[in-house]
Order: sequence, then C-alpha cells, then structure tokens
Amino acid sequence: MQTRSPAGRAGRPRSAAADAAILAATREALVELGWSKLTLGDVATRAGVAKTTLYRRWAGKNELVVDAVAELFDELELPDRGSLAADIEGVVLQFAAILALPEAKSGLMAVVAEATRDEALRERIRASVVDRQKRLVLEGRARAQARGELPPEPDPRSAARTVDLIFDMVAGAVVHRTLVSAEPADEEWVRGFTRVLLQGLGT
Amino acid sequence: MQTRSPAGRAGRPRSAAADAAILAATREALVELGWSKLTLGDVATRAGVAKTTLYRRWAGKNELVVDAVAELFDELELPDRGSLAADIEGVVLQFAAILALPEAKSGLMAVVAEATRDEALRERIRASVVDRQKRLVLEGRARAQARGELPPEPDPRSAARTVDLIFDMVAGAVVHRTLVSAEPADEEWVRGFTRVLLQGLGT
Amino acid sequence: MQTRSPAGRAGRPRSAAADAAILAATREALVELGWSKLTLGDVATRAGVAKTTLYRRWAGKNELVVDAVAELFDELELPDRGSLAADIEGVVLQFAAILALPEAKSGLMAVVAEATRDEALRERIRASVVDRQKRLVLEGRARAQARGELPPEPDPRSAARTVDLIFDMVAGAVVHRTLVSAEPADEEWVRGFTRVLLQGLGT
Amino acid sequence: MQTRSPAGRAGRPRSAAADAAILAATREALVELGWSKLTLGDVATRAGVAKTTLYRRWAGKNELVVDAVAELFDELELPDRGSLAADIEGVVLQFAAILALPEAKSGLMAVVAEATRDEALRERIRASVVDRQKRLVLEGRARAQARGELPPEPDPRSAARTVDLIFDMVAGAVVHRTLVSAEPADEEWVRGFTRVLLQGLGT
DNA sequence: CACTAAGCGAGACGGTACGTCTAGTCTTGGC
DNA sequence: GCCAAGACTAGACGTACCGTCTCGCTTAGTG
Repeated sequence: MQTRSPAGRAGRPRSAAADAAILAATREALVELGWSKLTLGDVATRAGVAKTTLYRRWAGKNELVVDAVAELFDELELPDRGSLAADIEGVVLQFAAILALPEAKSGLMAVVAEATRDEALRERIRASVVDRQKRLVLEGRARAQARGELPPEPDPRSAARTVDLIFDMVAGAVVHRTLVSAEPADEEWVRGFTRVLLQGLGT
Repeated sequence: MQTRSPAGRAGRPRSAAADAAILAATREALVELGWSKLTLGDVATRAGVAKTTLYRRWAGKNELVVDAVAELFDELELPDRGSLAADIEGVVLQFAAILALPEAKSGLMAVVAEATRDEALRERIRASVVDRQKRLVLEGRARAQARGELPPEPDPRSAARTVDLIFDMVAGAVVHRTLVSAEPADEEWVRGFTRVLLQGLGT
Repeated sequence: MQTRSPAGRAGRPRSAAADAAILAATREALVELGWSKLTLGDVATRAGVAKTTLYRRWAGKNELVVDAVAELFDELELPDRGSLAADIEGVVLQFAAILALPEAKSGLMAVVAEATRDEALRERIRASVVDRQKRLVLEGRARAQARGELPPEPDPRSAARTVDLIFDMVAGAVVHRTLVSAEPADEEWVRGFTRVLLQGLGT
Repeated sequence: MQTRSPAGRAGRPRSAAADAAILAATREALVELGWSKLTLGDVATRAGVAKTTLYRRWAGKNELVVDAVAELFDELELPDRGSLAADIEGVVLQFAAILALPEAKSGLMAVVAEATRDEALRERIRASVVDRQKRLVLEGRARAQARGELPPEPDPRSAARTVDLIFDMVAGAVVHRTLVSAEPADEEWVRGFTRVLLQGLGT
C-alpha cells in the first residue's frame, strides 16, 4: 500500500501505526459525517496525527477513502452452502450487509462519482475493490462446475464476458436496491433476485 | 400600507427564464468541471444570474443537480420494436446513452452518494428520477401483455414487487457497467443482458 | 418636504405621515442597532413603508440619518438664567444630554466620519445641524452684551471668528468628553469647563 | 504522538512582516477609499496576504483601523520652544497636521462612532490612542512647572481632573474644527485657541 | 556513537468557495 | 400615478478547508 523504504534508505521510517489509525479514523468520520462533510483535518485530528503525515501517504480525500472502504470488502467470503443458489444467496447477503454500513454507503458511491472524471482513481477502485471481489464469482463458478451444476466453459473469452456481466448484475442490483430504491436487500429480495439470475443464466 | 396580498400574489414574480438558464448552466458546468469542482457561484455566473437568485430557488448543490440531471431522463421513451426483447434493448440503450453523458455520470452518482445521509434528498431523487422512469417498465409490461408475450398479472402486490426488482436490475446493471466497470453498455452487452433478464423472468 | 395630496383626486393619504414615520423608525433603529447595523430595509419595514418610498425621498443612509439626528438638536434652547456663565452652563448641559442619547451618539459621529470624504454630506450637516445651532452662541453673546457682561464687538470679521472658535471649543469638548473619554458631561464638569472658557475669553 | 509542546512553542510562527504590511495597506486603503468603502478583502490583497491571516490577528474592521490609525499618532512629540504657549502651539499644530491626513480623518471618527456601542472597542481606542498621547499634556505641565510658568499641583486628584479637561478641550476643539467645521486648524487659529486656553487656565 | 536524513505534531500561510446579507433597482398588481 | 411587496444584480461578509510551508523536535540506520 505504501512504499516500504525502497532499500536501506536513511532517515526515520514511517510509523506503521499511523496508517491503521488514519484508515480507522476515516471510517469513523464517514459514519459520523458522511463523505461531503468529512475533512482531512478532522481525520488527522481523530487519528492523533498531523495533516502533513496524512498528505505524505495519500494524495487526497478520494484515495484515502478508497483505501478505507476497500478494507471493508476484504472480509467477503464465498460460503459453502451445498448448492450454487444457496452459495450465491449467501454471498449476496454478505455484500448487502456491508453496503448497509454507513461508512461503505457514504464513501463508496462518492468515490465512484469522483472516478467518472479521474482515470487514476477509477483504476485504484478497480484494483482495490472490484477485481479483488471478482474472485468470488470465479470461485463460485468453479465450485458449481465441480458439483456438476454448471458445464465447463469451452471459450475463455466468452467466459470472461459472462463473469463481468454477472458481476455487474449482482453488484449493480444490490447497490441500486440499497442506495437508490433505499429498500433493504433482505433474504426475501435476495431469494427472488437469485432465482431470476440463475434462471437467466440457464441453469 | 396598501394591499395585503390576497394569497401570495404581491411583488415581482420570479423570472421563469432564470430557472431554465440555471439548470442549463448547471449541466454545462458538470460537463466541464464535474461534481466536485462545480461551484454555485460559477453556475450563477454562467447563467447570468446573481447567486441570491439561485439560492432563492434551490437549497444547495445537491437539489440543484438532481433537478438538472432529472431533465435528462425525461426524454427516455419506450420504442415499439415489435417484441418485448427488442423494446427492452431499445430502452436500455437509450438509458445507457444518457448515462454516458458526462453531465449525467458526474452528477447522478454524486447525488446518490449524498442521498445516503439525507432522507429528503433521497425522496427528491425518487420523485424526480426513479418514479418518473418506472413508467417505462409498466408500459413495457402492458404492451407485452397486449401482444400476448406475458400473461396478465393475477396478484397486484407481487406484480409491484416484480416491477421494482426489474427496475433495480436494469438500472443497477447499466449503472454499474458504465460507472464502476467503466465499460460501454453497447449493443452487444445490452443483447446479452436482455437475454439473461428475460430468460430469468421466465418468458 | 413632500407633496400634499390634491384634494379632488382619489387619495394619497400617506405622503406626509411617511416622512415622520421613516425618521422616527430611523432613530428607533439607531437606538437598537447602532449605525453600522442599521439597514434601510429594516427602517422601511419599521416605518411600514416600502424601500422604494424611502429611496424616493433620501439618497442613502447618510442623508437619512443626518435628517433623523438633526431633529434632535432643534429642541436646544438658550435658557435665561440671569448670567452669561449660567446661560452657557444651561445650554451645554442640554447639549450634553442630547449627545448622551444613543440615537445621537451612534448616528452623529458616523455621518461626520462619512462626511470627511463627501462634500455634499458635509454641507448638509453644516446646514442641518451646525449652523442651526450656532444661533445659540449669537443669542448668548447678544444677551450678555445687553446685560453689560460683554463689550460690543467692534470688528465684525473677528467677531465671526470668535463665534466659530467658541462653537468648536464647546461642541468639541463636549463631544470628546462624551464619546472619546466616555465620561459623563455632568454639572460639575460643565461648571469647570465653563469657568475655563469664560476666563479664557477675558470676561 | 511526538513531543508535547513545552508551552505554546510549536507550529509555524506568525510572520512579523505581515502585521506591518497589513497596517500599511489599511492606511493606504483608507486614503483611497475611506472607511465605508474599505473592505478587509481588499486590504488583504493590497498587503499580499490572505484574508484568513488578517482575521487571525484582528477581530474586524474596527480593531484593524484603530491599530492602523494609532500608529500615526505615535510620532507626536512635545517640542521645546521655550515657553508653555509656544510648546502647546507646536504640539497642537502637529496634531492638526495628522488629523488633516485623509487616513486619519476617515478612520478615526468612524471608529469613535462604532465605539459608542462597543465597550471593548472604546477601551482599545483609549489604550492605543488617547492614553498614549495624554503623556504630552503631562510632559508639558511638568516642563512648565520646571520653568516656573505653572505652580506645582497641590492636590493630585484635581490635577488629574485638569489633565482630562485640557485633553478633552484640546483634542475636541481641533477635531471639531477639522472634521465638523471642516476648516484648517492653521497657525492663526491655533494661536487664538491657545491664548484662550492658557488664559482660561489662569496662567 | 555521533551524524544525519526522513519523519513527526503543531499551526500559520495563500487560496477558494461557502451561504448570508445589504445596497440600490426594477417589476408586478391594487387602489 | 403612487404605493407595498418582493425579485433582481452586484458584491462584501466572516468561516471553513484545502494543500503547502515552516518550525523545533524525534528517531533509526550508517558511516
């Protein structure tokens, strides 16, 4: 995440504790204030750190929040519930639970909005959040194929396209349900959604 | 001491032209600057209007941008292409085209992000954007039922649930594809998505 | 100051009343808010008059306040207490009492300050306030000469110079005592001041 | 995380140059614009300083102008011209010369006007301007006593009262002559005034 | 084991935008 | 035609953050 001194460079090393304190303070501030009222000065104060220290490590609010939010999604896991449908339902519910957290809601959409005009930020989001969770789709398909619920993919190109489509559909639907429609993505809704998705994919 | 206004009639009326100029200037500024660098002072200047005039009509940046962006979606129409699949593909492509506009991209996600902490704003978005476009789903279903592609809905409650689910899935997938995955929602993608959706819905 | 309503036509009943109401409202606002926080909009509201009406009659805050304050000084009178010293003490005490009013304090010095850069305003102050009260000095001298306390003035030019000097010394000392030193110009102080003044003038 | 600051030592120190630049810019702006059109933003720009820097050091326009004007009076000196009358004439002429400066005229009366409603400001004026110049009266009396022109003061209480009275009379008369009557306090006038004053004081 | 380069907390700095306020003008409709 | 009501342009207000820049100090590694 940060440069570990590129070799045996001289000088005082950066405090590792500071990084963690800053990211935690960022999430705390997101909960209390939301994206637009979050200020880096306030984050620094909460973390017990000077503003300079914060700017030495992150270029700005956007990058900081991406990192703070990305950590939240790392705890997602594909549960083994015995069937593809049940596995999907499980992971979608986990995803919905994270999105229901105020620190995720407030921060995620805001950085996505910023990313519409900032290629580097878009890349950072993709690397820190999107691609890291696409593994779940891949694992799910592999497990379903092992179970015989899905046939092996003959064409790797179209296989990748399908992964992207599924990811857009799952993440998009949950996000839209949660943030725009502002209705909970609860078990009943997830069941209905999963049914449509799997039937649509031809299983 | 003259007339006591019979019912809010007295005084110079608000300029109707100003409203249109302000919303147009807002979209122009969104294109050039994006959400985060858009300032109300700049919008006022572009619109040839004083800042006070702007604040007299809108409470802040959020409300202004919701109105400015909402107008973009009013041009959506359900085309009659002869089949349900073709109709959906048509309207989804229109939706994707609007979302590809920088003024929509920049503004929409940002206000959604703000809305996570602002119930009134969420309601405004729902009223100005979401509910106004839900008509497309309803029209599409009615037309498909007239054509005999879909059976009439027996239970109105579950019918409403299905409309909501479809809306979340369509809007969510297109938004996620466009803004998060940052890939174009082109004809090929729309065809694939529509196939999965319709097959999932059991038609 | 304003036109009287021509009797035959459908009426303008408020013209004359408005002037008085506005000047009274101005003094009231001076008391409550002081010069710097007094606004013409507020004065208009207090007077039950539209801002337009106010601007039709006065060019701005300065002119309005000069007129409002000038009225206060019109009640000054030279009392006949039997001796020059007693007459002076009496009128100086009256002057001090007016200057102790918040509406006079706040307004007078402020317009004098403005007048340092505005010849027309300076002239208006001179006409409305200074010259109108210089009569007191003239009357006092005439009365003292009638009493034989002062010799008749041989040279009218030097007589005018003396009047001006006395006026500057009296008004200046009372104003400075009241506003800058912020001590009351009470009977004891006035007695001391008058003694020095008269002795200085060689009586 | 690091050093506990020993006692208000930490942080970047305030720029000493900024203070001088701001006060000079204030006087410059007073000359060009006068009190009422002077804006703190403009002063900051002239001083090559950010508005925040200005507000960090002064509470507002009033306090700033008091300090800016007070410096003007610091150059007053009691000249030694050999006699009490000549000394007084000398210092009054100096005082009149300063009051003739547009930056003094514009600013001084305005802050005095403001001070009528602001005890703290009145105190600041007294401390920065009035009391600092009262020394001139004290020095003048001491010198005159040394010369034998004045008897030693037996009662310190009445001595203080006399100093205050003299100060009010001198400052008041010059200010009134200069700002209200708007006539120059030239040598001739000063000579006449001084004669009356000294004769009044019984010398 | 002293040097020294980078890190650190604190807080002042030049900027920019905020949302509010007031000035002075203009535009309605009612009397 | 004059009035009250109130919208209009213009621009200053004082505040809040931004991201940068001193300060005086701390802290490892290396020389």
